[in-house]
Amino acid sequence: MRLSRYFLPILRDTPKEAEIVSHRLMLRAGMIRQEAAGIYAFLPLGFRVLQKVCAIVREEQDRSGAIELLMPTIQSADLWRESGRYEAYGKEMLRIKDRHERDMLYGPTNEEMITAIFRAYVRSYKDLPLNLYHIQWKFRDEVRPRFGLMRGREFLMKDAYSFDLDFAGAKHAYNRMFVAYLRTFARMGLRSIPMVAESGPIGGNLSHEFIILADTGESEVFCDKEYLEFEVPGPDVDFEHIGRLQAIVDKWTSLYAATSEKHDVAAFEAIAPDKRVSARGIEVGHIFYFGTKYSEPMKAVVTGHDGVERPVHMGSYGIGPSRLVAAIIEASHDDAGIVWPEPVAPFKVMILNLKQGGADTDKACEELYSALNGKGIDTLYHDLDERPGAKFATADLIGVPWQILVGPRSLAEGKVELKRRVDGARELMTVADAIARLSA
RNA sequence: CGGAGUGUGGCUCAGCCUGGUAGAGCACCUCGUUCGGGACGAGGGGGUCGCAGGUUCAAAUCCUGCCACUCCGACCA
Repeated sequence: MRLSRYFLPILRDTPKEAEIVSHRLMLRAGMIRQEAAGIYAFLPLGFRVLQKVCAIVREEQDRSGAIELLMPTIQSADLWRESGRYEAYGKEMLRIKDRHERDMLYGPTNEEMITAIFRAYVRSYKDLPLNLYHIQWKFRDEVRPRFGLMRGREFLMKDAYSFDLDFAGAKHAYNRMFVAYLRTFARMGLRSIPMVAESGPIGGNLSHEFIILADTGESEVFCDKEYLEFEVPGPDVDFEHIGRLQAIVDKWTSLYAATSEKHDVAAFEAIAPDKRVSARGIEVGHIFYFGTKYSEPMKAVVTGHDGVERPVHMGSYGIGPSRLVAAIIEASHDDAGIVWPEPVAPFKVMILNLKQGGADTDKACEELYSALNGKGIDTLYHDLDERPGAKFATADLIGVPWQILVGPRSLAEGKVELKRRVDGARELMTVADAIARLSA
């Protein structure tokens, strides 16, 4: 992408409404624009990151055996009357009427709808286990939206729903998601810690929140420091193997980790003082087992081996990709701007032509640009007629992992400079070497 | 939902107290000089001062009502 042809509205001043660093940087980097309280448009750069995050979420959901579908944002109130939640949900649910005065709502979550889909088609234990997920916009009419994408009213959510014959099956489904979540966040450069959690209005009695530690986190969390060293399961983990999966979950739940709601002071103080972590955290995922809470009232039943019908055991599993974009920035930035972990970066490489219009620099940049594009590498070419300093500032702000500085100084030796955003390390090399290095 | 605050060119803000017909910096357009960490000069364009009423010869400024947004708290993915 040539910057001269792109839409990247960089802000030099920080808009006054933005209090936390991720919100500030997203506005300044031209990633998002607020349209109303807690409602944001994703501008091209922000949308690219959101899509990268979703792609990782999707890959790991698929790997764990979940199946993607897509449910609508607008739902019928009747469905929610079946579960009893239409009255129970309160003002957080955006209720609307269509032209026929029918009660509709903008979905805050999809347990009812997925249960209706399931019961319409599934009759037998032979069709289990089943885990269906989608990535769709949700709306929760928060009393006080704040912190930009961190607590918006409209937000993107990956929600998965598992169906099993009994608790044992449901536990395995829970474990699959548990492990998939560890992998998902790790791939985005985040260290997540599963913490015992309150199950809240979703209901149920087995629940973990996946928390990443950040000073600006909304919740107060407590855990054992050793979690920060734990190895995340690799891509070869066997999701079908009940025992091995359980072993991973057992390990990741063996030490103390809890949010303030579930905090047990005595248990926490039993940890060696130097191992205690008391910090702020951002919730990026939440998983629940809730048994037959919805399947019973909504009559989602399957026939078992014994020919007897019974309600399915369900769980639901949420990740907020739009919140994750903000969380990644909270975890990875410096004074100059965002520092994207490569897997979620909007572009992998940014070419900075330090002398736009110079015959040699233009030629080298064009060569780099077409070669990198040819290899399918996301490349942003800063080809505007700006001074070097301005280009450096822009590049650092939007946080692209690799910058190639092409200027007369290094070009005189036939070299360009490859700069790594994360630590500022620079290395002189030929154009050919730079291309080879970045396509490795 | 309780408390506090803010709405003035695209952005950050001054002007309001003490009414007199709207300003700065950045951004934008033109020209020139610059060019390795957010350049400089000259010229130029752009604002029903959140909305609606009221007071007044005169309202960004005073009064009333409304709307929007932000922050703290309670609540929550």
